[in-house]
Amino acid sequence: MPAKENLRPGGRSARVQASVHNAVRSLLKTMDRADVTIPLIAAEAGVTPSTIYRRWGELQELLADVAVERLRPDMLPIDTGSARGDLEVWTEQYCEEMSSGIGRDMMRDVLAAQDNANACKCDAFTREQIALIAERAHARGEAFPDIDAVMDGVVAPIIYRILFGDQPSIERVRDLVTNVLAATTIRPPQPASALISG
Amino acid sequence: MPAKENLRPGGRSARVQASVHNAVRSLLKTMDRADVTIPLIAAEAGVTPSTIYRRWGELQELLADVAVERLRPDMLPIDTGSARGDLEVWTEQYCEEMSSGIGRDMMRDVLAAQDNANACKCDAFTREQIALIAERAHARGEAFPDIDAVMDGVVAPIIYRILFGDQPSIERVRDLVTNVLAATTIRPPQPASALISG
DNA sequence: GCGCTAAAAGCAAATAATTTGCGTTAATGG
DNA sequence: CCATTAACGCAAATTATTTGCTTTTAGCGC
Repeated sequence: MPAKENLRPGGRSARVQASVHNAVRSLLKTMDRADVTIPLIAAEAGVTPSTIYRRWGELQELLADVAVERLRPDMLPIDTGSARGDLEVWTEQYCEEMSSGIGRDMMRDVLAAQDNANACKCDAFTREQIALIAERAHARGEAFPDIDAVMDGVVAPIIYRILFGDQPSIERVRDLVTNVLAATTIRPPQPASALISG
Repeated sequence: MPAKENLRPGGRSARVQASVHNAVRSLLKTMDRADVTIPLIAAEAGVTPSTIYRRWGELQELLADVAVERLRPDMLPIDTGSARGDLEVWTEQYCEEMSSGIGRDMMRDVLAAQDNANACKCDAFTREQIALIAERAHARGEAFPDIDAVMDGVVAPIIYRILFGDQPSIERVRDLVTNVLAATTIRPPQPASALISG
């Protein structure tokens, strides 16, 4: 039961949540996550441990809660002037963030929690970003694949590799983008050679 | 430190490991995983808790250890007579297993552990199965995609959806197979034996 | 086989984390 | 402003984890 956003979000309750979240972020900066305990977080946050236990249940739910906030995109995808450029730049940045130590840890925290609501949120964040790129592409009159096609063709392979093996190379990431754009049904005003290469 | 396959695999040590693994499997059958604790497992296995603590460190490593064994494929992919049939049948079965409650839990256990060696093993298992299908296809003179193409085009999207959202529909899974086969060019055989050890 | 060495297990005491009952504070709604 | 009750704090009880030391036994050279 991640007591996130229902039931009494006012004053004190919100302050406690913010304080606990800050304590977690602060502790994760200076120490190994294996050494972070609920009593420690409670002391850092200035609350009693039982508050955390009752509200989050276990450490993993709290970590997942904090991680999902950090995974929320804080900026719009960069506008490079073309759909291909937008998607390439966004994808490379996404891959870098997710495959970094911090990104990996946060993903692990989100997936390790009992409750998969946080994982769904992460998926929604990613889809939103891609939808923005798609909207811009359409506004320019460019073709752009379905969001699902991008999720399956670009995001899923990247995440799979990060979780189950090693970080994908930048070349591999570019290939994924190239392939998903090449499979787009409506032909964009781009040279055909750019779509087939790779 | 998952003390799996090094250092003194003989008699008693092996017996203890087997006993503990059995205890975990047995307990997971009858109770919620949130209620499974190390002292409980120790009692069921007839060992002292400190043995488990020293050997696996924490519950998650032990659960990951057990889960990866259960995720090891126990049969060859079904031979349907064609590459498409083989891949379709295998994929549907894989998707069903992984998206079941048990499959999800095991995947979560594997990914939640500090040590990602178990996750790599799961990846290797999957690649091995696909390599077998590929070998058969080539023996028949059929074209078959790269293992990596199948991982990116079929396995990754399925796993991503299971982890971050909902179970993919059977139609979606068939589409993934169709698309990866449509992109296939003829290529040399890839021996499965070269891809995995243990 | 026989003993030597050290890794792994057992035991129990010490420490730390988690749960729980109950009183107190303060957010929400009328 | 008052009533209601969710959420918090506190402390005692329970349970899990760590740790020092002893015992067992696998692995190995003879």
